[in-house]
Amino acid sequence: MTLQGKTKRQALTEFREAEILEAARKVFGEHGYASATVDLIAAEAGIAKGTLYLYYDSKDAIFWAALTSRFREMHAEARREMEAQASVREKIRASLRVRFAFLKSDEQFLRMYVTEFGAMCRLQGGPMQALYREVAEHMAGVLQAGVEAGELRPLNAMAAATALMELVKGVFAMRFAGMPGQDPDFDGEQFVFDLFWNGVAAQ
Amino acid sequence: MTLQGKTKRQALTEFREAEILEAARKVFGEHGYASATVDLIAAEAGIAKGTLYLYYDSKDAIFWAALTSRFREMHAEARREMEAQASVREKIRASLRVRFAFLKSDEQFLRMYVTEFGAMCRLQGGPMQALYREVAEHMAGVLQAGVEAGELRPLNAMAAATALMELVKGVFAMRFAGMPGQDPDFDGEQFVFDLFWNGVAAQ
DNA sequence: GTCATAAAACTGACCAGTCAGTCAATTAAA
DNA sequence: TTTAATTGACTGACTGGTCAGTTTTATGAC
Repeated sequence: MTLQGKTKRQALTEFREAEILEAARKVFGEHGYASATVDLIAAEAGIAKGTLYLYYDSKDAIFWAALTSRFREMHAEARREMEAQASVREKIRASLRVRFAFLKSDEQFLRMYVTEFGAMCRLQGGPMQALYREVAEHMAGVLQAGVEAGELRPLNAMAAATALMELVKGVFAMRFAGMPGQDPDFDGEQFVFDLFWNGVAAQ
Repeated sequence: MTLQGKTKRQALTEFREAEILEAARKVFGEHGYASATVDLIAAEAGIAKGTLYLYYDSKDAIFWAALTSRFREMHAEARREMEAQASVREKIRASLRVRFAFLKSDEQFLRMYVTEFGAMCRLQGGPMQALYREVAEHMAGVLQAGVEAGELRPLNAMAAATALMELVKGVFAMRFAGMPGQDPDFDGEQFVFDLFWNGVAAQ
């Protein structure tokens, strides 16, 4: 083994965690937390169950890692795109653009997010809580700045930020729930933007 | 036994179902579907597990009955109040008034609704699906009429109806999630109304 | 009123399946 | 040869659902 290069073993285990999380998202996404089994996740990842427990302590730990890692990625990208915009209006648009693209591109993550979010609310102080709060607070900061700049009407920024996130989730939930009004040409992103922007814009 | 009066037995069993459902809402509300056990529900209702299975076929059946019965009551009341209003604006206000009052008055039902809704989305065609759809379609009809009367701007009525329901749920979810911005004087009902009304009103 | 009988309601110990998590044995790398 | 990684059979706790047996109520003959 060299200092710089990777040994064969290291090369093998390098991406184990990521592989496990991808398998976990597939299984959790397809079956839901309750029906997903650790055996299934291990099989999907192509490793033995015991190996899985070398990397994560519990089913719970796998679940949270799988969910938060992608959620964090989505938020980081949204934040980057928002910062590239000047007006609050364009920041909101950028945020929606990134989030819709992200959720559309990863069906399994989307399913986890939409179907397990409610249950998460039970776990005060759970691993997802701090992250969700951080994301909401960032968006609230943006909205608050918009209020102070006169671009938005006076409002409870934190509530509005949460409302925006709920609207995004709601549009996708409608699909799973098999709701009508989901014409192929229905543009959820545009719909949420129109509703929210009209709801918060000044005048 | 008389034709009119109830025998002692009938009087006893008359409210069994309702008692079971109330116990079920308490247990499901406190623990969530997965952690709730049928034994717990039976104990809460003060009957043996076997008795419970005389009234409902499965844990699932108890859950759906407990959730949909209250949901139906809430909707019926909202619908009645809406019909007493002339303008779409006041119909929306009435709907929110009833729904907020209802959810605030029944903590256990609220918890079930907020925390288990996502999981419901998995069950295409489940018992709650048709009900939720019916409620959404009623609200969509009201909104569509508003569009045609020029009171609302042109929009996808079904999407807007769902969005409104998601907003209500979202405001309550914020509490469970321990989100900030929940000052004691934060008026969720007013907030949702302002956001939504501004979002859909004409001009 | 009361006693025998039938019917309905109820009970809770039990069963059978499930599954998260463990660990002694095995394999591969250093 | 040593060390690290991996395996998968196994365990033990849990719980949805059952059912043989018990209790309660209703009925009706006397």
